[in-house]
Amino acid sequence: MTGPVPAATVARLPGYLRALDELAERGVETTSSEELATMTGVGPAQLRRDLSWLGSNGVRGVGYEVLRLRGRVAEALGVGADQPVVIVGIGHLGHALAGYLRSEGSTYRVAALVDADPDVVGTTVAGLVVEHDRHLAEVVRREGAVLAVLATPVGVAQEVCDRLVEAGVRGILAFTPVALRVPQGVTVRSSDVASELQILGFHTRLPPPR
Amino acid sequence: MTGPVPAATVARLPGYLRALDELAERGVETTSSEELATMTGVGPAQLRRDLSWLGSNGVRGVGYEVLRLRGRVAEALGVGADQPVVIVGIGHLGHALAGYLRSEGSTYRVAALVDADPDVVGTTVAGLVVEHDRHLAEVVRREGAVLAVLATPVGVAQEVCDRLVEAGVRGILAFTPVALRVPQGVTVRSSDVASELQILGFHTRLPPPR
DNA sequence: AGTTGTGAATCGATTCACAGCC
DNA sequence: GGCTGTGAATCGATTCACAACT
Repeated sequence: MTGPVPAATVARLPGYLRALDELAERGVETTSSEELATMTGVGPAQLRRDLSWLGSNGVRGVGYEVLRLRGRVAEALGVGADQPVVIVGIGHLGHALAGYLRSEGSTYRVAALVDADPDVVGTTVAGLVVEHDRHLAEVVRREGAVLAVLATPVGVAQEVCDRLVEAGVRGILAFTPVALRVPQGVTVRSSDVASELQILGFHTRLPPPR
Repeated sequence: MTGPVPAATVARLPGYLRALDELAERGVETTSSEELATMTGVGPAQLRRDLSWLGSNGVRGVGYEVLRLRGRVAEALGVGADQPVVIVGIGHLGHALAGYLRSEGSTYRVAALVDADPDVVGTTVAGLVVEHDRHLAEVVRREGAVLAVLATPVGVAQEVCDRLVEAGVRGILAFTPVALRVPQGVTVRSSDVASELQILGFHTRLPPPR
C-alpha cells in the first residue's frame, strides 16, 4: 500500500518508467505485470509489489493502463517537477554529462556549469557558459538548484559537497570513489567507474563456474 | 567465513580497498574496524562481517594489518590480475571514460576503443587509435578482453552486448537505461545518469521532512 | 584491556500462492 | 477466465552482543 516506499523499489522505478515510455510510444494502451516484468528484467510478483507502494494502479483481470501508470511513476520520481541541476567539475566527464543531460529527450534542466580551472571558466559547453567555482553558492541560490552532479577530482569532492549542501542542494550524484558525508535530509548517490569495474572483476576473477 | 561472498558485501569492497590505499599512503601500518568503518561510512559490525567472508584477516585485540588486508581485498576483486577492458562507443562519455581509465593510478588496462562512426574510427583518443565496430569480435579476441564498457546509444546497446558476450567478454559495465539480457555466467552492471537523477528526485520531491 | 569473528536476533526485501475483483 | 493486490513464507542482509583470542 501507499506508505514509505522501500529504497530497493525506488531504485527500480526509473526502469519501469522507461518501459512505460516505450510502450506508450508504440501506441500500446494496456499492459500487464508479466509484460512490464520481462521488459525490465524483474519478476512479475516483484513488479506488482513495487507498484502497489504507489497505490492501486491496475485493474484486476485486465492489467495496467499505460499512460495512467506512467503518470503515477513519473510523479513519484518527481519527473516533470522542475528540479534544476548544477554540474560541478567540467572536465571530460562533466563535459560529457552536460551534453547528455542537455540533449533532446532529457527531462532535466541543467541550470549551470561550474569549474575551478580559469582555462575552462568562461568557455561555452553544451550551450552554457561555465561559471567560476568561487560563485558556486551564488549560482545554486540564483537557479534554485535542487540537484547537483559532482564530477570534480577526488581531492576536493568533500569540500565542494559541503558547499553545495550549505547552498541548499538536496540531492547529489557524485562520480567519485569516496564516501561523502552529508547531513540528514540530503541524499547522495555515488557511481565510480573504477569501483564498478572492480565489482565486475570479482565475478570474472575465475573461469565460469559452469 | 570463506564461502559465497554476498553481493552486498562485494559492492562495498572497492570502498574498503580505497580506504586501505589511503592508510597505506599515510604510512599507517595497523587499523581497526572502527577506523575503516568511519572512513567508508559503514558500521564497524558490518565491516567485520564483510571482511570475515574473505577469511580471518585481523588479530583480536590488535586490529588489521593494512598491507595484508589490502592484499586480500585486492585479490578478491581481481585487482592486479590482468583483465583487459574494451570500450565500445567513443562519444563524449566513452571519450571521458577512456581518459579516466588510462590516467595514472588506474589499475585497468584499456586494450582497445571501438566505435561505429567513420568520423571517429581512426582518430586517436587517450593514446589509442579507435577501431571499427565491424571488427569488434576480432578485437575482443585479439586482446583477450574480459571486461567491456558499453557507452553506445541506447538503440544498439543490446545488439552490441550480444556480440561482446559472443566474443568472450564476461563482465559488462553499461551506461544505458535499458535492462540488458545476458546468458548465465556473464555479469552486467548498469549505470545511467538520468535514472540516478530520478532516484535522487524521488527523495527531493518534497520539502525536507525535518 | 582491547578488538576481532561470529552465533543469534532483527530488519528488510523477494517470492509464493491465492483471495478479490473485473 | 484472467490478472491484480497482498497476506504469509522465505530468503538475504544488517545489527547486536559476546565469547575467543592476543
